[in-house]
Amino acid sequence: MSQSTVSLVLAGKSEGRVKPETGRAVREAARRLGYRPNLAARNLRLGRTRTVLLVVPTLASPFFGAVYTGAARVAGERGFGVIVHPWNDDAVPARSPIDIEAIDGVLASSIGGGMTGLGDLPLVVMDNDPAGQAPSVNFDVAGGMRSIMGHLHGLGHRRIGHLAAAVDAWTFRVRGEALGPVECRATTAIDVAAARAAALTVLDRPDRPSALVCDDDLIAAGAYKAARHLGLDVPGDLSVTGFDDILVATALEPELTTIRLPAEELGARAMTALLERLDGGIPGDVSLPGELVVRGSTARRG
Amino acid sequence: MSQSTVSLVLAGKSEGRVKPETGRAVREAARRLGYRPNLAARNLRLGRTRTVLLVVPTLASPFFGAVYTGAARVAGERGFGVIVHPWNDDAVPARSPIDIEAIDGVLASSIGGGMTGLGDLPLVVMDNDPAGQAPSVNFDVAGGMRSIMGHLHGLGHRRIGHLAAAVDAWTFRVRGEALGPVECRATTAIDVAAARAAALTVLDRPDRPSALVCDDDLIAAGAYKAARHLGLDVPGDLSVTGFDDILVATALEPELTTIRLPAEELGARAMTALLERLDGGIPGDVSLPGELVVRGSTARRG
DNA sequence: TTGTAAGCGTTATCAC
DNA sequence: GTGATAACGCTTACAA
Repeated sequence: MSQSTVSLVLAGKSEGRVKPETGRAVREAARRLGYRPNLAARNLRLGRTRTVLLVVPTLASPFFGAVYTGAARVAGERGFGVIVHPWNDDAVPARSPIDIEAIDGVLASSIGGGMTGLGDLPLVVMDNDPAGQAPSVNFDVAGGMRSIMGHLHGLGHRRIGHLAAAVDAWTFRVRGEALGPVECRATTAIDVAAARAAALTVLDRPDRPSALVCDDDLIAAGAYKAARHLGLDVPGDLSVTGFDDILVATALEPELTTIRLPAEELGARAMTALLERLDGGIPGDVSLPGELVVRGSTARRG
Repeated sequence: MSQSTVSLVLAGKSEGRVKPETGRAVREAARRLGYRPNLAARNLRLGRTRTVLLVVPTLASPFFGAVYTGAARVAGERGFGVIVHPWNDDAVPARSPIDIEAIDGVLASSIGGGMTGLGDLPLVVMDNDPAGQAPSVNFDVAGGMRSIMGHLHGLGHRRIGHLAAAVDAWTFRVRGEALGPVECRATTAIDVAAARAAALTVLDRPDRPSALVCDDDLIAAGAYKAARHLGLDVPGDLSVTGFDDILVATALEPELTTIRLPAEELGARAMTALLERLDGGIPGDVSLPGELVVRGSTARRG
């Protein structure tokens, strides 16, 4: 029995070309011998790897775990694998052996600048500027911010402060722009301690805002701390909102009013788009709405 | 000019075998043409991939991001790459094309049972039962728990409750055992809402404990909520401790007394051990101490 | 010091 | 319906 026959059978292309009985024999033997095709050889021959690279800014946020889950699910259904590559935006990553040629396409999430050094592989970006050259799958970040503003206005808030993330990425630029002009604004790293300090500069004065819009749930956690430090009750004296609805949103007390972003669906839709590209299609841009989740951190202006 | 000459030069094995001048020419040409060796072909020929698989239970916890960082750093220094594979312990993962044969070794973190289906690749386990057959790199979880108990005893606490994680993994079994007999105990998923419910069963009675030891920081967050619900002040009426020192520990109010586990070092040491194994060595087991971080959630019994 | 050739395991082509 | 053969790009032993 020759290699080609085996290859045909195991690739499921034996339809009408190999006697059913032979096919069965092959499969039986393969099972018995524990045969598994050699990936390196297959990749060498085909020039494709059925593997996609998922580039994320960090693995330190559970958010990207969800993005991965969605992407991996869709990829798995189509027989593709996903490998994750955290891209420390300052330091270009240590080049890994799973390198450019071992990859069929790239999914990049919330990656601001460069993205250089990846050649010109098929690329789909997530949570990124849709004006770029690559197809994009985005959250409707601006819509989310408008929901928050609508919610706060409905509660009677007029003096609104903004705690902006000091991160140079599309998603945060849009958050600031969608908010429009605000009473006061401070910028902070996405980090509880830094956010607390930034919040103090905004809150520790007589004309303090009655509501604080934060670019991220973690920043909101810092805002809580500043408020407590100043003896301000949330939401009695100060309403606070977050963005993302990550884990910490429900760990806080009171629980945080925020925008839930469907991270898993983001990954899934982006992978769908990338696979369409790999099939020669031209995927359209996608925008996924976020959902305002009202919890205990916002209340009518006191 | 022949392939072999090029191969020799680019592999850095040209020492005394290729004229320096030829070597220079090769490198120059490679640079100019943007030549990059084909990984699939190299792997096929060599039968090795210089790639290690990092298996983690989930990417939804930032803890494993840190483990990855440490592992990737050490691997990078030795020219190895790391690919991350989240292993949803119930559902065996969708098999990825980067499969067993495309991997030189496996690093498994906090993986309880099975670990089947990975063949008999060189394996090092992290945060796992050291009595297994594979070399292990662990936290001194028992020591950490004893630190917590010592701390609480020193504060005068005698009635101590335990909120245990309902996860079948070595690390959690050890936490329970190291604690010894306690006043009362409840079991919960690692999840704020579930932990809150579990904490209520322990706290909502006259003989409630004066301190609550939680298997995880997230569980502690749930305990906070239960305490607030019952009108108990933390730490005035109830001391609470966590374990891990993940992000949420400092987002809470008051900040959480917990055990800081050096996750990044865990990854680094485990990768070091695995590479030693790949070199034919026999790495010894490692145990990394955790550090008691006293914050505002524990106080002298009131 | 350089070139030649074999072979890694797979898939595609084409002859039988 | 099946089998022989070439080719993918690389490394390495050996010949020149």
